[in-house]
Amino acid sequence: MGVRKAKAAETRAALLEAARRLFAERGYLNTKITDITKEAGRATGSFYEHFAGKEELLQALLQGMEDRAGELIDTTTVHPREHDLTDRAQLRDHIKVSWTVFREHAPVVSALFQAMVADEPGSGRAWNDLVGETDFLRRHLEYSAEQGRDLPGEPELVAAAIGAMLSMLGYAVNSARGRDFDDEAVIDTLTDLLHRGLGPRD
Amino acid sequence: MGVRKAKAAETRAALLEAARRLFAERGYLNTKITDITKEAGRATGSFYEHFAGKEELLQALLQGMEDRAGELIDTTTVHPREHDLTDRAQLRDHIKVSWTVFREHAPVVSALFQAMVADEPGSGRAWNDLVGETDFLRRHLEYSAEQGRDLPGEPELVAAAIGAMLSMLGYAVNSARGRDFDDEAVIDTLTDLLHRGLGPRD
DNA sequence: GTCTATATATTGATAGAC
DNA sequence: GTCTATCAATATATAGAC
Repeated sequence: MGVRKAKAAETRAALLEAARRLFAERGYLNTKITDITKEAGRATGSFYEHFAGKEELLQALLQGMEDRAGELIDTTTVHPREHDLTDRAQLRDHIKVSWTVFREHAPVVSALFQAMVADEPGSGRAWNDLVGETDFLRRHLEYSAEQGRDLPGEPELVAAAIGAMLSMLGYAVNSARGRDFDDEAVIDTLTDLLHRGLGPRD
Repeated sequence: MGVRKAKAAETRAALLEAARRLFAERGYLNTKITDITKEAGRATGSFYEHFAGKEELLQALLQGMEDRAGELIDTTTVHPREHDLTDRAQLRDHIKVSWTVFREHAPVVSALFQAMVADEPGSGRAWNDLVGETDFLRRHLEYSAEQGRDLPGEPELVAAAIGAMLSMLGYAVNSARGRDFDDEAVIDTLTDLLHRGLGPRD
């Protein structure tokens, strides 16, 4: 890689890092492009040499997050559908992974959440995103149903409900500064709440 | 009431109604004050004779909704805490009320949701709002705990988790136009999911 | 109280020199 | 590629006539 390309990569990285900081501080929606360039110590015009807009930068941040998350959030690749979410240990693993991603990548996840909600309600983005993010849960639940488990409802709806709980609660908890949460306790609570809910009826 | 005051009330009502329509169509965040006045057939300047800003208008819409909801969402008044949410019928009643409010007052509820998320994450508004809206659930859960029920976790956290599921799923479902949901089926699914979750361990 | 007209402030985005 | 300078488009809010 030449010197010029290295410098360009440096600027790009500086913009990404500055954006991440600002998203955490004042949120995605309240962060302006000029704020990002100022925070990164670059000129306004330089921004557009790397990103078409704020949305594209967010996608780049997401990409970087997924790269690092690696094996953790394996939702799209070869994640086997033969997981039984009515099994407490397997359910807890899934919740722990989701919760950990929320907590360790709070700036990016929160920004995605804000971007999703900011869209016009009529666009259906909220529902589509929710269904998309919980697709792997749905497949697990369908597998469980095939194994004879009695689920509380349609797999897609149940998966969306679980995803809604996790994402909204994660966003709220990430926003609650000054208050410290015991992550393991939260994971246990959510696991218990959902495990029994997914289990057999009385 | 004099003629002048009547005309003023008429303008105020027109602004509120126009805002509700636009919030439903393009969302709270994407609706500008000039959009509202144009939709209401009034001049821009008239807006500020009735509301200090968009946020205040939203609060007025919320007030009107609470007035009409009347006995339904009785969270602040004399709602008795002696409800046992581990009882399926009582749990279902609560979920049904929440869900019905979401569906019947979608423009206002969705707008509140957007306003909450749009705030700076560091403000803690998301967590505070969630805790505030689920305060009555928390009190019910504390009552159930006193009755010897074994809850999956701290009442405040469990209540927040339930509220998160309901509000996020409600927002997503309201955004999913073109897809029709069977509200009773959704209520049943959520009831089952949470009822068993709140019940005794295996 | 409502209107028209406008001031003020932001923001996204681009042009052109270096 | 990065910078400075600036345009164009909004959006909030106010002033003053009616």
